[in-house]
Amino acid sequence: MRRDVFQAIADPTRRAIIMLLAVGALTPNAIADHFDTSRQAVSKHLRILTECEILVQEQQGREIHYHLNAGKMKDLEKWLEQFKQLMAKRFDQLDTVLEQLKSKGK
Amino acid sequence: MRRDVFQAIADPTRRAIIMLLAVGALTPNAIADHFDTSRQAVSKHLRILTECEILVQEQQGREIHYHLNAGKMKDLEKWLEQFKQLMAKRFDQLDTVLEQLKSKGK
DNA sequence: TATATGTGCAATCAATCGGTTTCGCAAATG
DNA sequence: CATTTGCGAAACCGATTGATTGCACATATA
Repeated sequence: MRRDVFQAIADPTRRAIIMLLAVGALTPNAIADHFDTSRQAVSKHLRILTECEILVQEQQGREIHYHLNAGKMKDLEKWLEQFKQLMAKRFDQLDTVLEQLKSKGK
Repeated sequence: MRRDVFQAIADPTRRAIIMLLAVGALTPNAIADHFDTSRQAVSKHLRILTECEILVQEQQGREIHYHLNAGKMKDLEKWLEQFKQLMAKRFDQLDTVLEQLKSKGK
């Protein structure tokens, strides 16, 4: 079972959950209140998010508080950064070409 | 059919294709050479990436060159930025709380 | 013109996804 | 001690996914 940040954020409900928990930890019921789906459906999303370590559980009596593990989002950030660097390098090469054309034009 | 950047980058092959094309435009066959799957499978990924406007086709004779539309990745960047801002705000609040505790301690 | 090449598209299939319903269990509450 | 509450797990279901295979159709090439 593939379980990474990329697959986790593919679902809009999960993205919304991440945003919710970015503000502060919540229990499953509290989270489910924000959505139209059942608590169980939300619970499934929480399981997926926990499995790929985006969320962390904190048991308090019979309640479970889901916390965000912000560090995991770095995986996404890293990939995006890598992509942007590749693009930047490409534009640098383009700049070089343009520069060469310019100097030849003289 | 959901077709957004988030769903597009959920698949590892598609992420690899994006990275490939970040370096420069390629034809489907050239792209498929980099993977173990069939050309048709790659072609499907290209269709998905094109549908959500991450890729743009450029016909040249019987060849099709797939270009990256780097701008589309902004959707992802925006979401990530929004997330980071929420987290930052939370830490600001935490700072405030700590500040209050400190002044009370005096 | 006959053949090879580059490509998209449709049919098909097993696997996965996201949802609901039902259940079980431990912790709070009366 | 009985009941309510908060939660996860399992069974099930239709829809979607990612892959393969086979085909059609243009454009090059001999």
